[in-house]
Amino acid sequence: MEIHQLEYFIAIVETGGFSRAAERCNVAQPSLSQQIKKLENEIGQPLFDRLGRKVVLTDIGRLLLPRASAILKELQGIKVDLQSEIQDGHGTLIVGFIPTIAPFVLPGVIRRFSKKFPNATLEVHEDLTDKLIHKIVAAELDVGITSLPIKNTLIRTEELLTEPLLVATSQKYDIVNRTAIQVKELDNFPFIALSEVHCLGEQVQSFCYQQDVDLNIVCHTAQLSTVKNCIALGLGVSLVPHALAINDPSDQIMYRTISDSVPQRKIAAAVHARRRLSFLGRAFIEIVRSEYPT
Amino acid sequence: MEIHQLEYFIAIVETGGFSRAAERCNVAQPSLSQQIKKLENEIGQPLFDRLGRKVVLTDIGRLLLPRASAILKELQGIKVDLQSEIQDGHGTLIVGFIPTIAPFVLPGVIRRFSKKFPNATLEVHEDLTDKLIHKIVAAELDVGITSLPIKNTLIRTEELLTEPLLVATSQKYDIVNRTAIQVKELDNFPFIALSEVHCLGEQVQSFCYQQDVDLNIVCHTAQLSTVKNCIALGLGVSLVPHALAINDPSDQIMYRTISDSVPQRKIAAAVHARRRLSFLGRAFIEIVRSEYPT
DNA sequence: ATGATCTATAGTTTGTGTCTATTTTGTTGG
DNA sequence: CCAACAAAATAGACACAAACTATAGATCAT
Repeated sequence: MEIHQLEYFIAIVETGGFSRAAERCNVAQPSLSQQIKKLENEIGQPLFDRLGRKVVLTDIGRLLLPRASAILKELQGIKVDLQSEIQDGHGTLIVGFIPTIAPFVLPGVIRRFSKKFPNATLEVHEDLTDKLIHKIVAAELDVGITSLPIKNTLIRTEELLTEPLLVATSQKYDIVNRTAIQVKELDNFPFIALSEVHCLGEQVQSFCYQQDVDLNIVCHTAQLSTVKNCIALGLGVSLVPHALAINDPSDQIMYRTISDSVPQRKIAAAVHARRRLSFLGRAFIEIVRSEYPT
Repeated sequence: MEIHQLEYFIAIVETGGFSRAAERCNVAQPSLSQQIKKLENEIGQPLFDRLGRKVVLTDIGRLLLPRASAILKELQGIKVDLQSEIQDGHGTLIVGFIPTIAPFVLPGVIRRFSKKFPNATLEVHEDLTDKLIHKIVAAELDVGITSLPIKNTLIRTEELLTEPLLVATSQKYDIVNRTAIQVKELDNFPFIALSEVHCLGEQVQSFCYQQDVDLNIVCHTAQLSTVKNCIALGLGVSLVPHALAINDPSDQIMYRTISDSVPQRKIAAAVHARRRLSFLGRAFIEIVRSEYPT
């Protein structure tokens, strides 16, 4: 059963004859006879009664008609509909965030995305950079929001913004009163360190190493929110993302900028280097870029 | 956009690769590459991202998938469904009755038919024989229930039964007391004649002519029910179909058999000689045959 | 780096749909 | 009722397009 056979079938029904249908289909009449015969053979019964003057549908033919019409209509629709559905934001997008970005960014991004693309399905993962990258490579994830650098050659990154890291402290430490904090001063205070399984933890460590700061680490924790709680309790100071500061409604923690050598991390969108970025994926990245708290 | 292209597309999605899909489809791998490329050209965008190890759908591809599946499923369904729908009595049947049959037969036949084929649509026409035949020839009618003979060569008839015509009279005429009525006696009573536009009227006339009976016609009417009413009022006698007698619940009219030469008409189903009789049409004829009051 | 695996490309072959020409069948008009 | 006409079926040639084989190019795993 072929498409053109159904087209011929419909044309014959609508014109009431093989010859007229052939004219409409821009083919010779014998082609129709032949193709309809094939169709009839496949179905096992004649579709038309040939009455000389005109042809009329048999009972089988009458039942075939609406089905054939529906199929042709769907086929017709595909080409136009696919493009318009894309533009209307239909589809599924699977994205990932690293844990040191997710809590500050994800809620706003999801809200904005859902509002802009009500027809879309958004699936959000939260994972460490390595896992995220792995899933992107495996094409299980369309876009990952993470921090640079990413070394994997199968990953293409698009830098979104550069986020400074701020000194977070409680009132307990007099660093809070300094107008211009020097990097070197960090080792004067107990330091709450984020685990190095997070790229942010790693970045803080390597920043301090490069700046010759020998941190006085009193605590290693696996979650940024734990770091925050420790600082609020006056257990020490830390370096935290700017977005966390913005997102902190309480006034228990003070955030201060380092003046001589600003630590920072680059936030980027990571996608599979060899996959085409979907319409929704592109839109999502732009939403993250504009919604990132700064 | 061709069916086999959609089949290949689905196979690639399900197997995750061109080579595996080719194996499943029993074609060589280059055929798939070629056909998918054609499909992609037609749609205007790639359907797959080729990632070496596996291929994954693009956003367009993901939207195409459910549509392609639906179309293939419908196509698959056609062959089996058409046959089973026929057997389940789906479809439309257009039938006709002549006026001297319709009132006695049509109600019962419709009830029985509707009960047996709840999925069918039955359209009933009531018309004189000529009109009926004309519509059958024009393929506007599938089956006509009429009376023989039909001379048209484009019509094929199937005799259903032979129906005797009875003498209908009121108590007023002493023909009602006779045990064996002779044809010749008919001219002793005023006769209520049915118009010759009806084949029944014609048949009564020609019967009497053949039997050398010179009817004493006191009334020509166009409807059988008028004939009946006239008889009930004692205006005369007539020859009426057996089915009318059966259908008459009152006891105002007496029906008597002619003993020496029974007038009768042949009831038949008429169909287009060159059309295939549909399943419903066949079933309908059998229902008329069995439901005809005798 | 090297071999294995997978897709793309090139060129050839095969199959099938389309065409022209003709026959058959059925309808219409004189 | 026969001739002329109209429409579908059939036959055979042709052409296009899908399939195949062979091979190249690319990517992933060892």
